[in-house]
This record gives sequence, C-alpha cells and structure tokens, in this order.
Amino acid sequence: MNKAFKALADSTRREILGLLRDGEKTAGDLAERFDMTKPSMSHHFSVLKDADLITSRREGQQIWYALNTTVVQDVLAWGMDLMGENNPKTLVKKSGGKS
Amino acid sequence: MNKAFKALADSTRREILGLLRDGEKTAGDLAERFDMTKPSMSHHFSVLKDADLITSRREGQQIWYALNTTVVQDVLAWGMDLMGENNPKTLVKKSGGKS
DNA sequence: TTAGTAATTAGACAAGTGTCTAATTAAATG
DNA sequence: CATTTAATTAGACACTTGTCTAATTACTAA
Repeated sequence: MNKAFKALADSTRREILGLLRDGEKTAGDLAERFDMTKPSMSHHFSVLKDADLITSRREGQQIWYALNTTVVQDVLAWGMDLMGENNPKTLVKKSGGKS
Repeated sequence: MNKAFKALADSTRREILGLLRDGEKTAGDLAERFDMTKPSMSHHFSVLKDADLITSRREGQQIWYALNTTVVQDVLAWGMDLMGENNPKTLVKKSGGKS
C-alpha cells in the first residue's frame, strides 16, 4: 500500500494509469505521449510495476503494460474508510435503522 | 489534487488522517502518538493543510485539527474513474441493459 | 512583566526522487 | 553474423522531502 501511494504521488504516473484505463498499451505507445525520454518513462513503469499498479508482458520486441485494479481498490477502500461511519461530516449514510 | 496525492504519499500523514477520522484533535494530542519531534509533526500538519486534507482552528493555546473529506472524495472519484466503464477488468458493473 | 506551555518557524542535513545521456539487453530481419 | 528497433539498466545530478535542534510566536496565568 505504501508503495502504491508513493507511486500515485507523481502526476506522470497517474496519467499513465489513466491511459491504461481503456486497455493495455506498449511502452512505446505510452512513451510517445509524454514529453520525456524513454528511459524516464521506463523508470515510471518500473515504479508502477513495483507498486503492483500495472502488469507487463513481453510480446516480441514490445512490452505491453496493463492496469491492475486490485491495488487501486485497496486505495479506494482506505479512502472510503477514512470517510466512514464515525465521522459526522461523511457523505456515506448508513442504511435506515430506527431513530 | 497533486498536492493531495503528494501529501498522502507519506505514511505518517496517512496515520494522522486516520486518527482524525473520528473527530478533531489538537496538535499535541496527535504529536504524542508518534515517535517524532513536535516540529516534525508540525511540518506534516502544514503539508496536510496545504493539500486541504485537514482544517485547523486555534482555541487558546491549542490548535485543533480536523479531517476535511472533500479532497479525499476527489481522490476517490479519480480512483473510481480509473476502474470505470471502459476497462473490462473492473469490478463496477453497469446496471442491466440489453445484451 | 515574568514564567510556563503549546505550537510553529528557521535552518541544516541526509536520504529519496525525477530526469537526463550513454550503454546495454532482447528480439526481428537482412 | 551485423543492423535495426524496442526497451531497459547504469550512473550522474539537481531538486525535493522528512527529520532534527534551536529559536520564535502565541497565549495563559501569576
């Protein structure tokens, strides 16, 4: 989880995840969308992968990256918990219950 | 949003938010829960405040900090979007709809 | 005013991070 | 094999970050 939060702290990496939202892409596909060298992009991929936010598979000369939503879900769960029951300011209402 | 993600990247700060989950606390209350000097804690408060993740108010000699959930909601919205419609792997199912 | 308490601000410093260029690995192709 | 293409790894470097001690501000109370 800590690695995930650290990985998400960089806007380039969040953008990469956004691009992977609608399907896997190659390292080259992703790299050409940013004003940054390929090695820099490669570094971001490795940070995302180490945080388990993406998966990768090689196909010939290319490497395909895909979003791994399981860790994103953990982050969301953490955020939901933060806004949960005990805090009166939360938007999440408990269902019914008398009085 | 970027400031929020950066703020959330540190585990001490996430813990602080967790403590504020069930109500506001003074700087001192919070500080004594961590093995860290008060100035260091003060620094974390300022980062959280700058990211709008907490609010503060002075009452006499003490400063009370409280969780501000609005930015947490933005983060959650971002995460939800990442797992949204276009990604076949998402857990979020669209309701009904023919075929 | 002086003393005491709560908290922050200032400044220093080691460790971590994001970026680059150069070199390297891995695979396809002549 | 030698070349080309896709991508990573290695190493350097400036900038940022988390922590500390020392000093300062803000408030309370005698």
